[in-house]
Amino acid sequence: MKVLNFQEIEKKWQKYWEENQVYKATFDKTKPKYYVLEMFPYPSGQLHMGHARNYCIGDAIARYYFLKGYNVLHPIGWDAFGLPAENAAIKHKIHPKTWTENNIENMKRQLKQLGISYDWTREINTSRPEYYKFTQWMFLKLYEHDMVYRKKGLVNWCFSCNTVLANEQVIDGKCWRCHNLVGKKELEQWYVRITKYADSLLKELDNLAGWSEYVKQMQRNWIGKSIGAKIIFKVPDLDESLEVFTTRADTLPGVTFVCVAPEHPIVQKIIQKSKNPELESYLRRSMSLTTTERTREKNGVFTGIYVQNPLNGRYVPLWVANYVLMDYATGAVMGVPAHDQRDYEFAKVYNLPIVPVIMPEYEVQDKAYEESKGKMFNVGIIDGVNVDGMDCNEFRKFVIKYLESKNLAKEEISYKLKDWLISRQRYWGAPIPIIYCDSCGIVPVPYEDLPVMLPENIEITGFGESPLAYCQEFVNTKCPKCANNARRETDTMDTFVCSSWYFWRYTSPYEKDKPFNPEELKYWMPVDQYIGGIEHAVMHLLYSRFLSHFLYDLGIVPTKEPFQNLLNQGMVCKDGKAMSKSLGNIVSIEEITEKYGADTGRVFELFVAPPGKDIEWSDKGIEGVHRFLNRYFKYCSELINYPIQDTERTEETRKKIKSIFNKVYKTLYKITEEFETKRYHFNTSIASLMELLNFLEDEKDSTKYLNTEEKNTLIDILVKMISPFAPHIAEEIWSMFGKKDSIFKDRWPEIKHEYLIEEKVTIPVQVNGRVKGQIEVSVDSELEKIMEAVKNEPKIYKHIQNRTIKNTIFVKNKIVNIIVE
RNA sequence: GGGGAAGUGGCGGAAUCGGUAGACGCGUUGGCCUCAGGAGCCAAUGGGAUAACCUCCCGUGUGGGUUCAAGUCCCACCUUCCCCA
Repeated sequence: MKVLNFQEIEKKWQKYWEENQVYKATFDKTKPKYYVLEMFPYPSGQLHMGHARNYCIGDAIARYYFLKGYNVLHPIGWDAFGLPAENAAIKHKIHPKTWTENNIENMKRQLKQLGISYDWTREINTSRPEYYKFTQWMFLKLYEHDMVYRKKGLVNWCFSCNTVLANEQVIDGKCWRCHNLVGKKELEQWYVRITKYADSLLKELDNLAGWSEYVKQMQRNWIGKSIGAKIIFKVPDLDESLEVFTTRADTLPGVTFVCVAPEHPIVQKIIQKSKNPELESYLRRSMSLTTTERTREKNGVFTGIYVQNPLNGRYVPLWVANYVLMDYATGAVMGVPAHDQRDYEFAKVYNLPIVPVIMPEYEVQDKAYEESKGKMFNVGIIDGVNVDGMDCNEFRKFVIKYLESKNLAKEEISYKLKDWLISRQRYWGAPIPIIYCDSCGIVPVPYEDLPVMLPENIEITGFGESPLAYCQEFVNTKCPKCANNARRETDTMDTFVCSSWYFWRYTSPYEKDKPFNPEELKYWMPVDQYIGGIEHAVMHLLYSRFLSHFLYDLGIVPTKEPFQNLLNQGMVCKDGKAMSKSLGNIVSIEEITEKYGADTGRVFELFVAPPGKDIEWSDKGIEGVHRFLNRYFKYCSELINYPIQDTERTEETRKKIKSIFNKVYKTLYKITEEFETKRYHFNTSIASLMELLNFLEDEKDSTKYLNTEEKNTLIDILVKMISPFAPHIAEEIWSMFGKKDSIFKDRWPEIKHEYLIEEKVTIPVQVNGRVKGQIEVSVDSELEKIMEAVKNEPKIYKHIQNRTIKNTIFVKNKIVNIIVE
């Protein structure tokens, strides 16, 4: 037997693929295209089997489409800007660029060890000037269309990363990257008007048939559209008015207080008017807390002033409360404790009155009746109409209409989504292409002056503002308009800007003057299959969709949605936790390739569970897969060397051969189906290959009856079926089979349906719903024939003998169920 | 609190349309081979009753329901995870 040396053949084929550019994608309009993309990695230094899963799934899909004859675009690159590089710079006194480039070298070597079918000629790196030139180009496009602006306000500040964060990047009050608590800071920053596209982003979700409902729901929640009204409460003490947002204007008569967020501007006006030490100390306390800490327990403080309910003219106290957030809507809410649980809890703490105005449809105890169902009561006459007994939904419209006529309300749509804050006070990012001139103001860098180069000679301390601010040769420049001395913006862009357009760049990465070539972009887009972790369900996937909608409206990109099908793979865990360097539970790529080979590692990751589920790494499990691949290889190589005898064929041998091909084509059908339906449950594909191998090994004696053509067909199908999952072994068998070219230049086998047609079928026979035995009959047999066979089967027959048959249910080729007394 | 996903042997999982539950793999047990076995091969393996084959009973989180037939459909509940509060 030929022993398979995994490491040796893997090196050999990786070299062959590279030298022959087997996976190079070329722009050719005459061929159908398939664009498969895995989310590109951040070059953190080391790849482990946890990262590898994503690439193994994508690679299986890519290879299937190579074999289907598609022009496949399967690129890879590096999301290379970001904080860890700077932290490494501080810690190890190494330049972020050097650190990043070293990591890329290392990870590239690891990816090549896995043998993924990338077109390496299209590799991109977001930290190189030839790439970030166009990240800046994107910024200028946004600026040109008034989609980016500067605003001063309270922003999320990560004390550990020393920079601001966008809303999406704060998860449970913690920084998405370093998991430390996030605080607030008042700063002037650059924002992208993503909210302008809130409706567009929401609406198009409905057309994304290739995305899971789960991710779409997360995006819907994040956008958080609510239809309601702005209602104006007069504040006579300050000679002002206060706007609140509510989706439940029908509960307006039940208002017993009004609350504002501690950051609300009206609070400062109250303090200016009259000193209030209690209020001031409350503000100091709550401002220093994070959102989650702040809203954990409801508390507040009375401001000492009253506001007027526009509907009935009554005065209610104005409070500052921690559970009201300045970020959302107007930063002020009306307190209706009878019909809002949060308001209820607040009212309970401070003994504020609770006034129900909608009759609950069931008994409510110790909580608010929040449902928008029921009739109004206790309200009386409004605008000459007695509204008691009116349905609350009808009353809501009535209130808005009435108050609108008095300019005290306005129907409004509010979103949870906020504008995307993109400035970062860090060095290792794309510089924002803006110049500040004393006479011209804010001036964008002209397109022809791009890129604004990131200076390399810089000191990174981790303190103070952006390191760029200390680099005089960077800061000092000339105004593009008036040529006078001017200063550059020293903040860099959020790295999510870099990653929200990279999939376009792959289509023509050589392009020097434009971010991409429109012709090629049109050919390749959209990405047919995108694969990545669920952690980007909101951040990256929302930003990319936004930029795509925006550029589509300008006619710059050919599709509104960039990613037609999205597959979210689960995590790879070890000892119950996600593999990560910091937890020290990683299984390195080298460890696996050295011990078992890349093919084994890849097949294991696909076999252990369907792609969407989290998996637990198992040293035993991988050995099972290793055994299987060895056996598969052994079987195929023996089959290749098996001498053909071309003996006379009897009826029995003819049947044997038929049953072999029946099983083979059934397996082929299953595997093909898994790709074609985009279910991608490769665990079942590999299981059916194992099943087939078990069968073929049992039937080894029949092999000698194969004729030359049959033997060749059998080998051809066997090697192709395993090739998307174990490409190195497949190539090795393919060449032993006498083929000169790569197997991926060949075609996926056709399913011969005549072999799928069964002659006999085994039908389970039930008596009173319990299986009593099986009957083998020819396909499409009618009930009478089966009943006849049942009579000759004592195991079954004894259960119906001497009993009255009440009913018989028969589903052709499926089942018989005999109902007896 | 609202929304979503899931719950199947000792373990990972399969059953895609309501039709033989537990494919495939791991583990375990027994055997063969071997100087040896942590290699390879063969067999058994959901639980229970039985000395045993036969056979019978139970069994897909819990309790109901629909159906000739339910892991699958419906209702209520429990648990876990995720998202939004």
